[in-house]
Amino acid sequence: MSTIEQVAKVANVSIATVSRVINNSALVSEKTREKVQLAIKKLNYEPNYLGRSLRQSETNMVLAMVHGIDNPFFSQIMRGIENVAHAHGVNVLICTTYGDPKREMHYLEMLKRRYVDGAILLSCCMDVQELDQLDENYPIVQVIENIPESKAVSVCVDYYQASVQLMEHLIQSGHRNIVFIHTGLQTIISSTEKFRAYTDTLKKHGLPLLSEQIRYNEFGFDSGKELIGKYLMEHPKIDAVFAASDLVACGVINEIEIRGLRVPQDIAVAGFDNTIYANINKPRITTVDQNSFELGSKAMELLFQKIHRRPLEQRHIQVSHRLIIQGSTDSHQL
Amino acid sequence: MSTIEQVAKVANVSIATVSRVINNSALVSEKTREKVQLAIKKLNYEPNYLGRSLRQSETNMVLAMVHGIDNPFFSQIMRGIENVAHAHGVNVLICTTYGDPKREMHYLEMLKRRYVDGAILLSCCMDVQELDQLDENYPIVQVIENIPESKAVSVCVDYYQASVQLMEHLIQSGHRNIVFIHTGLQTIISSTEKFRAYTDTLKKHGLPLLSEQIRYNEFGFDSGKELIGKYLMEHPKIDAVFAASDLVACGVINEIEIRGLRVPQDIAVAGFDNTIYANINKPRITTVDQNSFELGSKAMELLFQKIHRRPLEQRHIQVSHRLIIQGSTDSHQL
DNA sequence: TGTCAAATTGTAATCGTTTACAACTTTTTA
DNA sequence: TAAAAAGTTGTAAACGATTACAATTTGACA
Repeated sequence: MSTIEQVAKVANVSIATVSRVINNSALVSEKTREKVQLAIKKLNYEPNYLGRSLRQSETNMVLAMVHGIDNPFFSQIMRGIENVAHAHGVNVLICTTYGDPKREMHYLEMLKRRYVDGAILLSCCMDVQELDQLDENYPIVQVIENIPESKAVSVCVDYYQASVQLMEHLIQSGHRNIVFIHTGLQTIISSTEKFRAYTDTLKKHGLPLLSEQIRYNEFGFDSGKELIGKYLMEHPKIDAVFAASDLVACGVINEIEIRGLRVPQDIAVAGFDNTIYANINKPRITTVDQNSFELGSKAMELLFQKIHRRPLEQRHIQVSHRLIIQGSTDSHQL
Repeated sequence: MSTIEQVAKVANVSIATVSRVINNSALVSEKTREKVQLAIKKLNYEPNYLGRSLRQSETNMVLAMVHGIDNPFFSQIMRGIENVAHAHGVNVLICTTYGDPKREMHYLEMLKRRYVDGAILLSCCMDVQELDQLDENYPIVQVIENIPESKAVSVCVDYYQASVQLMEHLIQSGHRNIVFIHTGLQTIISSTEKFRAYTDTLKKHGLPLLSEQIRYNEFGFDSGKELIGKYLMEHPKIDAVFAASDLVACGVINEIEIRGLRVPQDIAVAGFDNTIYANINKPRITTVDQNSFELGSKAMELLFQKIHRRPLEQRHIQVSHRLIIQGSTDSHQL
């Protein structure tokens, strides 16, 4: 573990000169440059970033905080983030919270304690005050979440409109008894907006509202199975399901078929996010594409603006979505 | 952005005292402690970790380098890593390489430049020399990869034995024309060991060897479809498939069924890793559980040993595996 | 050859912490 | 009450880099 000082000694120059060589400064003669580079090689020297970052008060790293990484939708967003970041020579560090506020705090300390230049929050359990306080003092951007009361910058699709489209598709396909299956925390904007669209569209068409707001559920394959099972007990006439994510939709379909019903002939099922789950299921699942790559890259662009204190034109950016109709709601596509 | 000096001024003490309060040092009186804490609150002070890490030459962060995060098997390993790390008050930063050597280099610089205390490599494209050079100078541990010629520490399951078990199961179920479908780079140990087990077991039973070594393929649903399609052209009598991952197995099954054949009655299909893909497929896929959580936690434990320069009893740790027989190879389980 | 500008190099302060050591209080003990 | 011990606090030197600014060297030109 050699330092700049040792390199300087070996090359018989000052540390300033070594620093200049490292940073490709123009004002160093070819002869000494070679001398220094030789010494660097000889000592296997690598500059210590802590010293550098401390001095320059910037780290060229950003944090991407996410609930869990095993969600293919999230990982697409990450790729968008990374793509833009790397183009600017910035490293992205992913950290996972699994919805645990303690972990969240822990990782946010990296931001507060100047270990990273900024953070992108993919899902977090802070309340508005905490979020705003953070936002006032540090560069952050939210993705897939937009708390209207907060001042924090965010990037989302229009969950309400997308869900209305999806519901209209189900209704136009002749379905009348539609349930909505939640995913994750009810506090998350995508969750509440989807549910609002569900109820509004049903009301508009004078159809029965079969699902209620749910405070919380695990969002996975098994919870999809469990919930549709419960609903089928209560309302045997169900003919369509709007599941808030593709994986949940998979679970729903699995349970429906186990009970001897057919998808989509007996019950149509739609998901959300256009992940691989929607496309490996038989039948393929009708879903909403969120343009996840763009969600990520736009978020990273915004974060750069904030880090460099450039003014933002808008607090909130909306990314386009796309309804993808497949076999799970349309028997012509089987 | 306040510093320790400003806090000291406000509290009317020296910076040493403030530092003591921050670090819960015993030797500071209750009175001054309160005074300092008041000042900290007032200024909204957060200690700068760069200064601290520089001084102490340790960061309490480790890197976990992985090909991509959208693989549920990888994300389970991550949870094992994180679990042990957090118990020691260490943060885990995940970084993704997508098999790109440039990205790999970039992130490894964080290790070389002292930005993290150590690294766990989940998949990397270095050659043995590079790896050994890295291993000599920095604390690293490999998971799911074990290059016999290298001195680097590693944690794996016995891919050869696991694959032999799987092959024996297929053969004992009466299958005779078995193909192997690769995943990912051929240089990866799990890939070569699986293939070695495939050929050895076939030879032992005097059965035909239908698959060849493949240099490279994308490892996903679509490549599974594509490859089985190709093999079915060449060998229409295929009655079993050993796919090197669950997702590939999903693709294989999908393609087989599209061609009007039944799984497992016409062709049995087995996967690997025991991920969610194996369990949402209809039928469920026979697979090998790798104890991924333990892979991760063992790796992190080893990394701690290396970081703290404690001697290791063994260079390589083997984690147990388990063959899980399900509907895709056993019609009794449908 | 001497002078001056340009090019190169070095000195030392700085970033924000921790911590050995010294210095100062307070308390205990004889 | 004085000396010793224990308990607090402060001073200043690190950690490893960057970068104004000063100092030196080089080369051009009269």
